[in-house]
Amino acid sequence: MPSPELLEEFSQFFRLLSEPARLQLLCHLRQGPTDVASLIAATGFSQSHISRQLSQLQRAGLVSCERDGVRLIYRANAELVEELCALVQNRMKQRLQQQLAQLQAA
Amino acid sequence: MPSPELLEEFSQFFRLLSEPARLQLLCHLRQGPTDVASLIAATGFSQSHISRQLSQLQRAGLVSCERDGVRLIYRANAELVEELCALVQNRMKQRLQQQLAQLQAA
DNA sequence: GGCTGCTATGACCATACACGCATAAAAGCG
DNA sequence: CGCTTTTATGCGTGTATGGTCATAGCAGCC
Repeated sequence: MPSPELLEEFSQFFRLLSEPARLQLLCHLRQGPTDVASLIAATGFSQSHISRQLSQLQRAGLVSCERDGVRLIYRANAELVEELCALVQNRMKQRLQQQLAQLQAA
Repeated sequence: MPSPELLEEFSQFFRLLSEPARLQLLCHLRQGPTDVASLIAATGFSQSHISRQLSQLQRAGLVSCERDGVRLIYRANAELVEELCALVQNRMKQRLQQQLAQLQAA
């Protein structure tokens, strides 16, 4: 059984993924490194909001950034993000199969 | 890019995992099917709280339950839970390696 | 050094939700 | 059918955090 501290750490990680806005950012970054202005344009969120979300994702190691002159270019941690996508897809498959089975039982 | 509905669905899934209490329940259930009284004793939460958390986990397909006489026995969706644990462990490893690298750079 | 454009942060509000208490519902057993 | 035990739910409260606006910080350029 994990220690309370570990549970807290894990829950904070999942909490990051529990917001559509952040998932959206991750999905964008999954397509390749992107500068902040593009992320703002793509999502429609305010600059301050984007900045906060990105720094949270960065602290968690889900994204990283580098300077390009005056702009910041963010990129996703590909390995982790792909793993997450695989898990979510797998779960989706399970759910749909389950629903199919229920339909056929009726 | 996933649809807003899909993003919402995924975020709700992760939100479930974003609470130490629910993670704790999942960890207990990972050891094997357990009745509610034991879960209450093990976690110290109120019965009403446990009941609510379990029903949320059930709706999400993370756990299921069956009756044993008057009691309910809950069990985890082993496949999904193991997959989650693997992901979390992998992330933990990444983090620690990163911290190690930072130490050695200094 | 001042200017300009990009990013981070402090203050604030609204909302969501964790958690407990009390109580209702439901299932098994006499 | 009552009675008991287990589980679910309505309600209230406190806290955390998503989201915005205004503003401060900061890197590059003249």
